[in-house]
Amino acid sequence: MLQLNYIRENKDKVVNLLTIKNFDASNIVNEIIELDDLRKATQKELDDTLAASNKLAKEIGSLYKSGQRDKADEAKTESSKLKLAAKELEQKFTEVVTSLNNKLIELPNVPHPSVPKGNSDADNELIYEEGSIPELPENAIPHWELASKYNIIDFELGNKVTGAGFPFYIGKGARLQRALINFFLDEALDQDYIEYQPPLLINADSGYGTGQLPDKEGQMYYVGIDNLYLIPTAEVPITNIYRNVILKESDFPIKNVAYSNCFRREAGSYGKDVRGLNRLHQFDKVEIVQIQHPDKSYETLEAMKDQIASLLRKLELPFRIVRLCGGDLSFTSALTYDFEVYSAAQHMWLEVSSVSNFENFQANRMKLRFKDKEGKSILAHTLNGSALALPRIVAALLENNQTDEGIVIPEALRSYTKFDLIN
RNA sequence: GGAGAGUUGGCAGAGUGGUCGAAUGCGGUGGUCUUGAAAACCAUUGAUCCUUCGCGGGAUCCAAGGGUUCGAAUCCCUUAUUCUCCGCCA
Repeated sequence: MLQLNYIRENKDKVVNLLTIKNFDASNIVNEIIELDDLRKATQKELDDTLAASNKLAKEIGSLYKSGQRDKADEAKTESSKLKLAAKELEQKFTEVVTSLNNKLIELPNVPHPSVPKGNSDADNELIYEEGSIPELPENAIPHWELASKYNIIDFELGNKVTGAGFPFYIGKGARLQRALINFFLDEALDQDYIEYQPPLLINADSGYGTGQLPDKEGQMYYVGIDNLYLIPTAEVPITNIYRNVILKESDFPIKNVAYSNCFRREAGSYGKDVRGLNRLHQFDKVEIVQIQHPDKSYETLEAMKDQIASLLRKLELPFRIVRLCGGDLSFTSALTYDFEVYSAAQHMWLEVSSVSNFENFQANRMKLRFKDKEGKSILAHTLNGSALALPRIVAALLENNQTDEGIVIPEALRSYTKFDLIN
């Protein structure tokens, strides 16, 4: 959520930048400012009424003490009137604040000026590419066939026990998962991240804090009986640690890493893009989250980008980095880099990581602040990225490394897998 | 799941209807002293919003929400949560 004062002071800038996200904010921004004016006026009136009422209540106290009952009773009648007026004003105030908030929530984060215009992933800007696309033999097969050939991932079994998108990992498949998770975590620990194991279910306040609620409600699994949501990413619990927190400037940077299962309903997905590991309802991911001083968040974003690139390099996967265009950028993000690895048997790029700077958009919702040198409360910046999501990494590893002898495990992983070939 | 007791400022902890945004201690910050540090002493130390050019003034917040009252941290209701005991259990 954008800050009210920021909107008031940068009205035209907000409207202009949001056109990059294909969002016409001209009306809503005016409505917001009008509602805020009304809010201020109503609050003034309410505060004055309450002040008068408080003053009277104090007088009644001393009137009783000095035994002036008649005067006290008179004042009581007066006070009752004020109370009624205050109640009406309060109701009006609540209504105004509620509609103001509802409007504010509709407004997406303002994109960074470097974000290109565009409507879809076709308009994303390629900024980096590394590694050569492997030439596979004629008989190369996609990962879902490799998975059953070597009996390492069983999608059918998942269908039976749960449903589509919930595979079983078996034998070396399961061990590969565990190896990747540990590899990713260790790499983050080398970069001075603190490791967390978060809850996998979160309450509505947390969903709201990072922006999954209210607009992406349908993408989360919901446990109605306890009013909890399954996390779509560890970003949600890890960032919400800092909900309603006031940090010290010396706390920066906060660097957290967490492995978790992620649960996504992916309502509306279908077709070849969801084959095999390409899109799952439950998957594994190691997530990095940083809380940073506003002056340093873009520097941090670049560092996180480099960190993720180094993971893919160590896994010897060909990858590219794109800067998301306005149309592809999420509601809450100001700037996002997507990482894609080349899946040689599917002949396509698979998105394996997203690293984003949310600036103070999440922090404003969460009231995540820090005290600057003058003691003023300022919103912090939040960033996160996948480092990395497993399924598509596994898909690319299986496909790109297939040989007649079996699937070759990259060097960097062998101390974790304790095997160098799946056969 | 059942019974009981709690939830107060960064922390500990007082406060059971009016002068309480809240004693006291610790911690934090600034200062005195000191070559420096410690100790001691002094001062200061919550958040949000409205208003004012500024000084300042006002409102709200004692887990959350609602109620009683002229007036609520204090009384009542609901919810969340913590602890103790019982039950169940990896």
